[in-house]
Amino acid sequence: MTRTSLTKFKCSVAQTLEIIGDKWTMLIIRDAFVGVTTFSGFQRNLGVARNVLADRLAHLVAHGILDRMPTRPGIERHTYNLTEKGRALFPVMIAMMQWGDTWIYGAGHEPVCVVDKDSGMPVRPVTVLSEKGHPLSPDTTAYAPGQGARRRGKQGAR
Amino acid sequence: MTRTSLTKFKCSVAQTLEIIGDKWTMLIIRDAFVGVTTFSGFQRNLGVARNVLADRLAHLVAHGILDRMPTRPGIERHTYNLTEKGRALFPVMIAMMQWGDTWIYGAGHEPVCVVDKDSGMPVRPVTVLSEKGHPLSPDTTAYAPGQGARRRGKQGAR
DNA sequence: TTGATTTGGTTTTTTAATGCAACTATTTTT
DNA sequence: AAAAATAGTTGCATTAAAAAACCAAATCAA
Repeated sequence: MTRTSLTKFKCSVAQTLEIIGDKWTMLIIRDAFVGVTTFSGFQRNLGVARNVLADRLAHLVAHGILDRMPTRPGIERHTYNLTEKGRALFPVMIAMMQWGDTWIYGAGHEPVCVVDKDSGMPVRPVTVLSEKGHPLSPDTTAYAPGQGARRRGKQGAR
Repeated sequence: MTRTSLTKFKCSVAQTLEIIGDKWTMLIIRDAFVGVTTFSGFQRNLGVARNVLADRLAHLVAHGILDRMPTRPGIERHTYNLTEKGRALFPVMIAMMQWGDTWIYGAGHEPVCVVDKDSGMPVRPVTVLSEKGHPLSPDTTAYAPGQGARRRGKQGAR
């Protein structure tokens, strides 16, 4: 009775959730974005059980989202850093943050503000845009078979 | 030894994950976006255990993401629909889908393509944009205290 | 209109995952 | 040299998830 795997679904949302669809996993990624790099850093910040943290870090490393390197060569102390694949989760994290800002805390009560380093101005709300750049909603979009719809089974990236 | 709540974190990502940070929860939302509205519809699509499905649907209704209505008045059969709060998760879902498209399936192997109904063209990749409209990355953004950083505890939306 | 099937769940049992605390072995600080 | 911090691992108690059985209301089929 293993917890059911989502890899059977031919769906990118399901595949993504199979990797990051766990509370701690996504919070570790959030912390990594903010600059946390060590086991104890994550542990202090999140208060997560150490065995669970060790498990999730190994999971993220195995999936190529975090990179684990010796802090200095030949030493038993490690530094965790986001890979390119991990940094590509930036829009996902910001979209989640903005949803929480709006629907949980409410306007004017956001705990953290993401700003453009250059201008210091807050970033725009993340939206789904048409090719021409118009904002789209669930009502103005549709789902078509993708280019991989014919093939069965999933293909690997990289 | 209850599963630890994330509500203690003063962070919109954590608050969001507390609500949707569960594999089945987010997959239910995905199905809802695609047009599934019934208990058995979700069950057939996801193959999730019925007790878990019942639990997650109640959870989503309790948090105002799904609306549960009698299919016809006075009858014991229900229809689930996304609320405005639920539809606001659209960018989160699309960002997740696109990440899976790129990093799991790989370009050219996307199982599903989200298109603009009007033009039939695929939507743009979801990105974080500056106020002026320039794409931003983790390197070109910073985290500042938000307007709610002073107050302690969280504020409710609506 | 009777019987079968579907819907929308709840209950029960089993198994896997979580949380907690204690422990270890390096590494760093004092 | 001793103390503290780091980066985990191990073992145990509890809880939540999976699977299957069950049930009442609603619908369909004969």
